[in-house]
Amino acid sequence: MPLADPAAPETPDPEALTPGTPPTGESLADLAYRRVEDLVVTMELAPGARVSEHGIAERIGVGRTPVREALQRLAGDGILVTRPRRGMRVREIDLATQLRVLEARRALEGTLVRRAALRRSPEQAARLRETAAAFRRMRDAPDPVPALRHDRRFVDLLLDSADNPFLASIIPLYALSRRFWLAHYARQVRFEPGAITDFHIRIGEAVAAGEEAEAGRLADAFLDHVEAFARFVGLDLAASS
Amino acid sequence: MPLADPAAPETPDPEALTPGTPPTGESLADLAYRRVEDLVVTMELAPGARVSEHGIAERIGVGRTPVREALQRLAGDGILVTRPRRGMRVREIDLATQLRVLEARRALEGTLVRRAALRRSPEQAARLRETAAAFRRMRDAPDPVPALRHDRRFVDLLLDSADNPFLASIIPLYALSRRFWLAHYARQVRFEPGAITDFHIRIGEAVAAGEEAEAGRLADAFLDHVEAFARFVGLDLAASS
DNA sequence: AATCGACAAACTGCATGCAGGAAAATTCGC
DNA sequence: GCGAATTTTCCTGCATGCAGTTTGTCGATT
Repeated sequence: MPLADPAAPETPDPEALTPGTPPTGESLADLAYRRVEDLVVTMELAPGARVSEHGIAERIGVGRTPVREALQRLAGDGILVTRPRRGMRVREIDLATQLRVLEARRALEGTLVRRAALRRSPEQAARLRETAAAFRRMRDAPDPVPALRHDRRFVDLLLDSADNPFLASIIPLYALSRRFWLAHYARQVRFEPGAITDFHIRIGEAVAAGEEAEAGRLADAFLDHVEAFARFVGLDLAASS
Repeated sequence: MPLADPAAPETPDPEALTPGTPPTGESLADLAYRRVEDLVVTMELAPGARVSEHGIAERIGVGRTPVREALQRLAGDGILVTRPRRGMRVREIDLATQLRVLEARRALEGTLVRRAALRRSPEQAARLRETAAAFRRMRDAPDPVPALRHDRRFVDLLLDSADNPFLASIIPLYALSRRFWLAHYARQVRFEPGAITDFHIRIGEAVAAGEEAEAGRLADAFLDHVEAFARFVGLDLAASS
């Protein structure tokens, strides 16, 4: 996901954007979804910011229709919130919401990693090991964003391995979790440096090895850790508001 | 959900349909979603049937845009499947898919009922008890469809009570489960008459009473039952194909 | 008569225009 | 000069038109 063009490709001219889409075989709506998701997670679109179809459409250089579809999906995923007639906004960051996200993740994540461990193909196992290795390399990198993007691919890989498309609703939960983590990155470093990445590495390896029970235990422990972190930073989140 | 008009309201004329929408305060896309979901669950749209934007738009008397949005949501939910460039079809019914659906339900459902039991308001408790009573009344009714529609409201109520919108991805799983059940209704009667309804009643009452652990146990037992049923009818599902 | 190729119908993806309604800016009254 | 009403602007929801592609059909050729 090379994120298209950081500069403003304002041209809705078909010539200008067709070179991007046919090769990928991806619809403009899918592109818009991933693009806006990324903007939200990286907080280029700040929490609470207004999001309009027209604005996004101009920003990424496509028409309103695919943008509209992407925005509605994002709203359905809870990444954007839509007040009845007042347009859409980026979901605010707060502890209560994050705890709900983690509650839903806890419901899904154990099943996800267990089934992935059970059903992954040899090729998927290899890619999981690669992913774990990549995490290891990023473990102490200064910029967190590459690890974030890598994390997204990790989840996609787990979903492929689990061979159950009905678990895919966990994807937006990860997006919200990544944003929460990024928003408190400075604190995170002091809270427990590298712990999250370590969990990713160990889960990836356990799944690759087919260790179902171990992967499940790790996922549980991971969520315990993430929840503790949320409560930790959430305290002065509430205090500062 | 009075399902609008069973006859064909072919008129895209605003006058003809505005009486339906403004009172509900619901968008045409939402209406189309529920309408098509119902068509699929009741198998008025048969498994494997082709679904086109234009066809549905004519059928329910709105333009293509809201229909398109609804169809894309339904595809995202796995109720419709979209072959790359060949349009959308209603998902086929098969045992393997149903087991995946139940796997995902198992992940979510325990959390759903436990949290609903924990967080339901007194008003929600009252409505849950009403729902259970209604199920009791329908227990031995000949026509299964009313119970099916009631079931949908039951889930909505559980979701409200659980106070966690991120668990809402269970809704389409129920839709697929209801269709599976309906498709095998004749066999169901012999398999274990009324058992499903009994579970609904008991779960509703446990949640209303705030019995978190009991509700969770019931949900687990319910899924065991439903899965056994799926495997039972799935055997000759495979044999007949 | 069967197969292959060309034509035609249909459908999706996308852009755009229009109407209704809310929010914001401006102007008018005090 | 400040508050309130009005106008302006923006935004969403929906319909519709257009282009590219695919599917199904009919006719021509072997």
